[in-house]
Amino acid sequence: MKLLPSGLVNSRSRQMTPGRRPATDHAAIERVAFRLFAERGFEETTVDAIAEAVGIARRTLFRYYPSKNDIPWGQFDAGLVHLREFLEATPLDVPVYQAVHRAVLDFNHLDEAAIPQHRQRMRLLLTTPALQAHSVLKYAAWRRVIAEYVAGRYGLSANDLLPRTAGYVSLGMALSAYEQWLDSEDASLPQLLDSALAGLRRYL
Amino acid sequence: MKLLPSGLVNSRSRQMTPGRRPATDHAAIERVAFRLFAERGFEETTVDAIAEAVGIARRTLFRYYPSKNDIPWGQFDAGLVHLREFLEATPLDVPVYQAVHRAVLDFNHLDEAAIPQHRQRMRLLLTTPALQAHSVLKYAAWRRVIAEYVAGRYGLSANDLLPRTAGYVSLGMALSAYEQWLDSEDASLPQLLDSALAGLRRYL
DNA sequence: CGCAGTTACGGCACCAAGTGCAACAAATAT
DNA sequence: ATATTTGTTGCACTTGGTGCCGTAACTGCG
Repeated sequence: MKLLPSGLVNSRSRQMTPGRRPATDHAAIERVAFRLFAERGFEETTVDAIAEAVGIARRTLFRYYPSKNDIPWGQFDAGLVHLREFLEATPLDVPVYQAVHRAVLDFNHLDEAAIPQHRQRMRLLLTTPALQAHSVLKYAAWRRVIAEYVAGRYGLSANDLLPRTAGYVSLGMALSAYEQWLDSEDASLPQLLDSALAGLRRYL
Repeated sequence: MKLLPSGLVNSRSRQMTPGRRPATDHAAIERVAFRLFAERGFEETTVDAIAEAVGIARRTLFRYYPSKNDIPWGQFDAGLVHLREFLEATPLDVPVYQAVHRAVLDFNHLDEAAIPQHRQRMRLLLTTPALQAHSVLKYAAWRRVIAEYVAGRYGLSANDLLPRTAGYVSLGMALSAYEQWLDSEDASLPQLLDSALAGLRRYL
């Protein structure tokens, strides 16, 4: 069962690079994997099944993704670069916590069309125990970006207490907003992020 | 966290209970496991090695702990019961965020003598990737206790945005305080927890 | 004492994730 | 053609974890 939807993966269009062409790409693997996860669930889908459905060897799949848990995360790591850039482009007269909040909003901005798929991905990530566990390692890098920005604004080290706390707290607000977003259809993600921040400021 | 309760594990003292005596107990396993973790590191210590050192079968070890990752967590789950009780015993005229803060302080209170061992345990938990990942699942229950209390005080559901956020934020403050505590010898945990809260209030 | 009932141990087979290695396939460059 | 480069694949092996079932050890009773 071979699904090779991506049109030019194996195209013979001129390539200056020598060596064998890749047999697939991350996008194709993700598509197939998400279909299987939706059908049978994450834990019930073995790596062998994914590899077979993609049409590559199991060993090859582990070249594209370091672990099964990494498959659903997509372009998360690439988004961190953007997050950092956004923060650094923020004017210095914006209060630190607001600068961070705006960056979080930007990081989680979605085009209308992308919402259903993002919902599916986030539902998978936030409700599958193995993926929840794996998320810590992903989020650590995210928190680090926040901590470094806060540290820079206050002239501190990213390892100091306040920057670290800011990283954790920003992440906490984002995650509780996401949980809420998955629970109820009606609210929008930006609204929920705003509410989380406003609620927290009142709470403290 | 009690580390040496046994001594009469296999004692012939009168037992009303029928059936074979357990061959060991959690405390003994923990002692051996921590020794091996300290010697070789967590990932490098196989379950077989732990079982052999304890003197039980691998299969038996998995009866005492559902996974290798659960071994270093000790009495964490039992502590949650106490956390809940502490919160419920807090007078209602204490502001919610302060009530939570006091409970967090209490939860992390340590006797002077227990500090070095707790440090070792926390260092293991917070610096080993596999254990960091596993921690999410443990912390979810902790956050839930906080969220339920906050929800109760505000007449909300524990699934509402503010209680969830409070759970995440409390956890975040505790974790950044712990990271700081492990980094620097001089500060005390309660001081760091206070500083985290004070810093956050100024930040927001 | 012998036997039933109960509780825990332990061996075995098996599954899934992940890794190291070496052979092999496909592409380009000379 | 052939060397070089890059990617794929099969295989053996390690580790954590589970289901099943027989056996060991203990209590209580006739």
